[in-house]
Amino acid sequence: MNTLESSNQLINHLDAPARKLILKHSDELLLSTGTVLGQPGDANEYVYFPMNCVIALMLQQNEEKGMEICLVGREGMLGVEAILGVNESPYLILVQNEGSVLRIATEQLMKIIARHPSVEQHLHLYAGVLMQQLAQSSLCSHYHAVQARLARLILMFRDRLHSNTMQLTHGLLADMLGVRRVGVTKAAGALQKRRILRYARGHIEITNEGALEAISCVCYATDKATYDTNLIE
Amino acid sequence: MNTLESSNQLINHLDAPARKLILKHSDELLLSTGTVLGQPGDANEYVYFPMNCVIALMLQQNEEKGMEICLVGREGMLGVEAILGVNESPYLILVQNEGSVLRIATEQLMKIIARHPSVEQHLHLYAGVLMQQLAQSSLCSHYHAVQARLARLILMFRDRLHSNTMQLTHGLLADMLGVRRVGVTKAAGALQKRRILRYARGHIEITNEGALEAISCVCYATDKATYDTNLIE
DNA sequence: TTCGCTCTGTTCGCTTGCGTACATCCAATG
DNA sequence: CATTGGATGTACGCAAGCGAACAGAGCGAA
Repeated sequence: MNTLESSNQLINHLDAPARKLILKHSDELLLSTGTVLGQPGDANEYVYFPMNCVIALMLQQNEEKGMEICLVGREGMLGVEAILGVNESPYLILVQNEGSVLRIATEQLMKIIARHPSVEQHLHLYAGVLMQQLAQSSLCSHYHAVQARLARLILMFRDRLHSNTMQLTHGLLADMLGVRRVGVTKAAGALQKRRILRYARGHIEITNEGALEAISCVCYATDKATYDTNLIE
Repeated sequence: MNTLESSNQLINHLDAPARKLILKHSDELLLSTGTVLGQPGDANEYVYFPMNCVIALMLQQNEEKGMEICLVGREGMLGVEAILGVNESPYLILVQNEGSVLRIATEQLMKIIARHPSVEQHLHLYAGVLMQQLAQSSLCSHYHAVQARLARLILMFRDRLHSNTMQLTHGLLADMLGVRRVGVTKAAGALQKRRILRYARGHIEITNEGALEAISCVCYATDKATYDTNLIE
């Protein structure tokens, strides 16, 4: 990897001096699936920019009730609230797919932000986008059926991994959607019967992307549009 | 009203020079119930600081499916995304309870933010708090029963109005919760039977606050704690 | 006073998802 | 090769909320 480049879209979008500065002050870490990057109440000491891994922010009400609030990959960052000045976050931060991240101390990033308005602007814009996506998720989890939400979630993984295959069990997907494992098995089974997915023992392959997008709820397209409109020029 | 004071908590928290500046550049508007302050796609031209009115951000998927995403009163502001640089918002912005707001041009507020780090810090912190509350709402609308969510919503109105009585019909509450009017009637009826509420034709009175808080979902307390921890010293 | 509109109460069958339990099947490990 | 643990398939009754429809009740306007 060239030190002036990164596989993270947010960082790549910055001008060269700023990007260089961030890379200089950050470490590259390899995270394996299942790693707990943070727990409710942990201080927001670091900010992470995923490169090729996928990280889920899980909000738990108790042992039984919990759900994925935000799925972060190369398109985003982890620690938005930190750069807005919030010290602690309520999330269980789970690495759902192994890969590397750039880690930078929040304090350090704040200094860079203070000196580089372009960095500040872009990251704040990302925060704004995230807020709209959170709002959309609220509506989604309330109204949309498991199958549509499952389709959306799988597509989100695809986008973040740039791959039509992924390692995810029904159980994990159920945890993220906040539904029973059985519910995912049923929905996924229906999709497999229609040859839209193929899966076995934790390995999932999308075999018909178009159909999967058609089945996913609007929220998938809405989120994408929100991101693209604001963050891609 | 003293020109150096405001009934809005965010503004009141600022240091005197900053507060004075904001008040100088803002207009006070009286908004009546039912006013549409903005629609999906509208430019974020102004930022509003409610003083004694309550404003709901509604996200609509279509004519039938929609819900309240955020309820704003004297404790907050309307236009957080704007100060993060987002130009448009997807919300239908509805005045749910008449009262006055301070309105300031986004551009003007941005200038003040640029010159007053304390303002920037406080408003960004509010943005961070809002993100956590949005996450909580996502979990809430997915898991919690109508009655608990109704209790929470009524308590949120109480807090923003500083009053145990309010003007709200079952239909309006249903729209905000994203459920049928009948669902609200049932839940509210049960609460009235237990002498926790009293209501008639759009007028609601809380007659047992403690019980109402006990019935409301955790999200009410969680949101409050998030706000207080971050924004009250 | 009467009409009309809004607000509230109640009912119907229906669908989705829940909680639980158990059966099967595959892969890794010894 | 046999065992074991994780992943998936299927079934059951149950509860919450849905969509639709209609009835009564109160308030304001004519």
